[in-house]
Amino acid sequence: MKRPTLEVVAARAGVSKSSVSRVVNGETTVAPEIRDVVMRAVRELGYVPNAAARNLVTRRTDAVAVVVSDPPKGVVSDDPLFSTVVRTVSRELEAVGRRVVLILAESDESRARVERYVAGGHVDGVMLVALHGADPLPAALARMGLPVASFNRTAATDVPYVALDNAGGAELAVRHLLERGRRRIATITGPLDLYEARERLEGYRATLRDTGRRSIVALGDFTRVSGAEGMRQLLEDDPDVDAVFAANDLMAIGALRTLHQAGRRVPEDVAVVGFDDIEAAAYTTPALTSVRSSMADQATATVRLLLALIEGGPRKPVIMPNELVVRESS
Amino acid sequence: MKRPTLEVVAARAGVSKSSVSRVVNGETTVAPEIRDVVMRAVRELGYVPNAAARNLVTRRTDAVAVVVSDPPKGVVSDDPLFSTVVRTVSRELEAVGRRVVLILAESDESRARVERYVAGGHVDGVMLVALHGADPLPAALARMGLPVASFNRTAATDVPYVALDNAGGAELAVRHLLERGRRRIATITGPLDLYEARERLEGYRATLRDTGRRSIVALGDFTRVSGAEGMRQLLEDDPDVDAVFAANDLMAIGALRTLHQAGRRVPEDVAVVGFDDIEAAAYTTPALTSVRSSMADQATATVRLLLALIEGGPRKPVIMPNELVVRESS
DNA sequence: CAGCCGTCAGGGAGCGCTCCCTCACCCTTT
DNA sequence: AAAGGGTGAGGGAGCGCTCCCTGACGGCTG
Repeated sequence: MKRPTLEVVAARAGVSKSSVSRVVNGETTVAPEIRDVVMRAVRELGYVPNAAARNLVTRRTDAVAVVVSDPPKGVVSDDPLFSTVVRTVSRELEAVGRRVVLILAESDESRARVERYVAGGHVDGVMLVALHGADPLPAALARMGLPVASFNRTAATDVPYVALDNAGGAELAVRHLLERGRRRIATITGPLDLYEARERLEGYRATLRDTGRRSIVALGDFTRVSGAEGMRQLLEDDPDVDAVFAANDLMAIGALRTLHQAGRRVPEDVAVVGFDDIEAAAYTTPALTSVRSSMADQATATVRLLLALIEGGPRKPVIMPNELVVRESS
Repeated sequence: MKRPTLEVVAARAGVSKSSVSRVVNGETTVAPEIRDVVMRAVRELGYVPNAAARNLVTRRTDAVAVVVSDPPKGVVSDDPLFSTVVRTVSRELEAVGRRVVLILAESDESRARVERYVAGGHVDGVMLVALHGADPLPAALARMGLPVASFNRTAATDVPYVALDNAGGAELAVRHLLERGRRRIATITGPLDLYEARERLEGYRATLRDTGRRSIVALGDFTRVSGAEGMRQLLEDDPDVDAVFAANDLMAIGALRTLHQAGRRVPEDVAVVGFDDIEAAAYTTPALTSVRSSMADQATATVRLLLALIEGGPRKPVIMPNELVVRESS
């Protein structure tokens, strides 16, 4: 299965390697008749340029690494975020003719591998999805001098990122619940080593504080299970709770389940609002009110940011707006 | 940010390029003292071999393409399958030191690109996830002479694949419902251009036929919406239906929602069994009984198959067993 | 002690491509 | 008509690496 080379194509077309190269790369300074004869030869031989040889000299790969840094049972790995982000990113990069090298960095060992890989010149840039604040990878990659864009805010302040207006979203949710006449509004938080989780909690707290109400907080970790557990605890701590703002939809779904089991009606007894507006939110019973953050838009924005960086654009963060999608649960 | 080359390392270590190459590639025919001095130089300079140059001469890339072929709103793109497969595959390949190039082939145009890409020698093999029977990609890739393994059975009979025992799984589900004393057992099918869907339907039919019962069939397409719709139709066609076997969990979830809205109790009035045992199955109300097919295991098996093919192994299919996970819905 | 063989370091060709440079040719301009 | 300029093709170096081949050296054998 020997593939033809530039040289073979050149010989067949009766022109020089240079000319074939020019045609293949779409340069305009080629006479039409040469173009045609080369194109014919290319087609006849089924010529496809060798990627390695090309990379070697041009120093660009047209590939981008998408690094998802997360422990095996972590937050990112959960379906909605992972697949939405990966799919959106892939689509977006495909559209500009770039390839996606997907790397799941689940251990320190694989994180080290990522660094080696990136250093090996396999990719033109890195898109990072590393939600944990303590993750050392963002800083490490930033040091390598290759363009890096993060899907979210990280501890490495020199890595350009895209971020949601988390506090704003939480405020949206809480104000909505207040307007619905709720008095005892609780929250189930995400893991507090994540900016997202902290900011959402802060938005919740600030909004309640502004209206002279007190916070009722249960700690979760963005998983369904922790949402169910958090709700159980809230009901125990404060049986009169009449609304819950869950810091993500997965936890809201867990909370719905607990409420159902506890015999509380939603939204009559307890209103529930989630965050993220994942697809499943529309299919719960009752359908879930949620802060729409559009991870897809955020992912798209991150890709655009990365592409801009690769082209030498400015290293500045992007903040995404969000809105409330009101459904049956509130 | 100029990275050091072999030559620089050699100069620093005071040895030849060949020796450095030998050390870097872990060959054993190197004197320990040379090994040490080279290693030191490598470390001091932060040397990482240039991938392109290496590929160019060795003709291997240590990368594998994972091609997910599916229309934008298709079945595969749905969360559970997509993320489970992608994540499992990535983990498995990472473990053997290979990279994943993820390609979503959502249009004919991008399918053509996949072929060019693969022909360009970017990867050592291709793992294919192309559920649609009519998909031309499997056959096209098979023709290229590169190792290809498919996550599922395809129309291209010369592509080695991994498959579930779909008919067996359906039989498991139906027999379970019969044992529970159900008399009018309906099914909601997947899109019938998929082997999976056809085989599950056939298993359902055969089992009912064997026990002298008749089939009650609604057509679905593996989406939640179609499950809800299919259930609606079944209730209309045959109000006495007392059990439903949905050909996947997503549709079962849709069916649960319809049943809830129609005021039927699950499982008292209507028992529901799904297929796939996705994570969400445990979180529905009531929790869903499902045929556990372990997409993760199937994905792992496919990777193993592909790796074996790359090493020159035999091109034969692998069939996975499955089991029934009984929960509250039946 | 001479000759042989095995071991291991170094030299260098060449993988397929791009891109700089040279040069041929033709069209203008004076 | 000669010189100048512009256009576009061809030649060839070199990207960083691997791997074949050569040759030096030391240890054996006869």
